[in-house]
Amino acid sequence: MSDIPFSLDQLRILKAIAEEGSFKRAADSLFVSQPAISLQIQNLEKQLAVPLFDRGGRKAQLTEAGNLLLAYGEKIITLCQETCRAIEDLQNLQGGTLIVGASQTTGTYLLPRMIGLFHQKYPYVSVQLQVHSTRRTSWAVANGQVDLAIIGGEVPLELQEILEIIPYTEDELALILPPNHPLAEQETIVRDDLYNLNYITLDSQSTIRKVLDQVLTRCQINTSELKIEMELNSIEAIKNAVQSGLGASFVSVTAIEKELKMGIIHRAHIQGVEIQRTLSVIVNSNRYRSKASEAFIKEILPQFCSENHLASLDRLSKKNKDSFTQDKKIIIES
Amino acid sequence: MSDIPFSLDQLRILKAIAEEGSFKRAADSLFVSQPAISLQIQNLEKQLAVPLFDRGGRKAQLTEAGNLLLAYGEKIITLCQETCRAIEDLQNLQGGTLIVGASQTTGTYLLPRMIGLFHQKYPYVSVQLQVHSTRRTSWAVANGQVDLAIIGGEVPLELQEILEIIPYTEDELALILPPNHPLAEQETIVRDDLYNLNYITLDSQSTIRKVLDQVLTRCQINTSELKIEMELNSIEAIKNAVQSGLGASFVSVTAIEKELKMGIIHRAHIQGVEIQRTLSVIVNSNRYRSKASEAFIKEILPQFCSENHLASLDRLSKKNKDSFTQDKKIIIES
DNA sequence: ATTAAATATTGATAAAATTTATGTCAGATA
DNA sequence: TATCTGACATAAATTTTATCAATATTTAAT
Repeated sequence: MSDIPFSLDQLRILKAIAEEGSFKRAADSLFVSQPAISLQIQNLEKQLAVPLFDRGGRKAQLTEAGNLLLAYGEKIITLCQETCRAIEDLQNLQGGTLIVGASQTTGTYLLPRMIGLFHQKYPYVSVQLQVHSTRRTSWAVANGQVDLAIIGGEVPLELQEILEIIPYTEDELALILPPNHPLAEQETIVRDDLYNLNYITLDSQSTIRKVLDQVLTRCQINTSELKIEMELNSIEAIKNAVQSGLGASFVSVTAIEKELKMGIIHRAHIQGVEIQRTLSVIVNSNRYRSKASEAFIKEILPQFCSENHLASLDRLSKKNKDSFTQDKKIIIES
Repeated sequence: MSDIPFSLDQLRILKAIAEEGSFKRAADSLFVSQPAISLQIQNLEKQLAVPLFDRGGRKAQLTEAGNLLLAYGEKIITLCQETCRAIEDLQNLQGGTLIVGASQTTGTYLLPRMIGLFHQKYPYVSVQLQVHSTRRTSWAVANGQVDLAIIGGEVPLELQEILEIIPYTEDELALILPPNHPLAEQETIVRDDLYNLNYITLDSQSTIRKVLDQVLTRCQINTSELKIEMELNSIEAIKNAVQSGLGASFVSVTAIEKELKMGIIHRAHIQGVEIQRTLSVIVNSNRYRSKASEAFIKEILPQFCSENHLASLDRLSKKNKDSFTQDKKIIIES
């Protein structure tokens, strides 16, 4: 009966091709030869009796059926990985993997500290950190590719039902200036000073930009009048640019601790303006929660959580659904 | 990286054992020998480094890990079966997407009717209509972003080799006037009358403008002497403007059926001048043609095709690359 | 026309799964 | 206790499948 006309390997190959964009690179990423890929895909196409790629000689593009299979294949692979981890966890916490997602700022300055602590406690659990946009991170959590994430922006509307979103702590954004900037002399600066600065920022799609827009607008600052001199895609790069006197920027205070101490960047205080955003932890409560992620939530997260949010974090750590482990006892006997 | 330590076959074996209650009967139900089952389970246990059965000689009982894997395995198998069904459905036109491209006029007045018919016949296929310039539409077909398109202008030179361009039907452009315009009284008007009108047109890059220029020039009308009063970017807007007495315009007769019937727009006939353009179907024969687009070409297009072009349309529908149906050579030999 | 990049093809080889035949073991039978 | 039996394990041979190296084909770019 119900023969399945494809193998997991074939699905993984398909996924690799989609990710790498070519048979050859997929072959490299899977550490096999290119013909192996070609042949597996050909077998797959034969078995399904559907072409999966449009071969235009130089590049191969997924057909509609190919895309469909890819989408399902990714789901299947994710489920298989979840299976592996469930079994690993069953053994103990002497192995397994924890995958944490984060956005630029939290991923660079907050999570490394957390992961360090976790690693000290559970040295046999391998931890992965994936830094992506809020949007992509949210989807990764929803799909189960990531166990939990800490983000600073809004979760896409379509995921707000699915994900557990727990306010976690406040992140303060600071205006930073080169230390030799005239305004750096003053104790505080005033709103109008903001219009005379040149800014270096992340790209306009970034969460920090969106949050900044919102908060500044609320403080009666017209963000469209701020002169943006340069857009860079890394916070470290921005800091270097500011330090070199190229302009001002807004960054999380957690990102500039070192630089402030060394006096190579100046933090300006704006009279009557305080820019805060709330960082949130997101998890997918409908999925199996691994022992490792349970431990992270219970033992690491509280150490960095602001007090007013500790209660909701605690509630989360109690909400682990024991998915579907014991709903079937099968005993083989005569 | 993420190697999956089990195969779908192994999961199916595990499931069969659970269902049948013994290795031997599982073997029978899967039409393989009993050792095959034993070995596969042993491999599985080796790869997962977990015993799945408690062997007590006569009977084998699932361990906790075995139960866990079984529960996940069943989920995975179900998802795989769903995948098969989705792909089968796509073949049988019980799903999938058809993307049709068109220019303003055809997209507004011709294609909606076609798509309506198609949708009646294949309600589970979702149809998308993309209205763009001839140029952009042509590229979309070349890239495979659009399955097929109907256009009124010239395909860019660099794509003429790649695309199949099939003359499809003639579209007549009519001069339209406000019904209370003095010229609307006359049975026909003469060429020189054209120079005394104010025109409302699409922008000068539009296909209709280019075609119009060509055809009118061929009729010895100096298009640069025609007074263009206004450029609008929608045909509906143009009709409304003409109707309100703002000027004259040239539009496809298919665009003004309703208005003529209601008498709110007047169509003027110019003595000795008939403005026609040829609409063409374009497809990319080098790409896999989805079942849905095949059906559209075979069953919908002919209904709106002018007779003199039916033959070439028919030729097109036979030119589908039967990709890999024919390579199932079965050779019988010793 | 030539080159370069990407995929397909081929024939040899290695790896894996399956089979047949046989071995082992626990418990039922006598 | 000895023996039989049903259920799984093991071994060697066989078949099937996957992989590789080498090479051909195709096509886009120069």
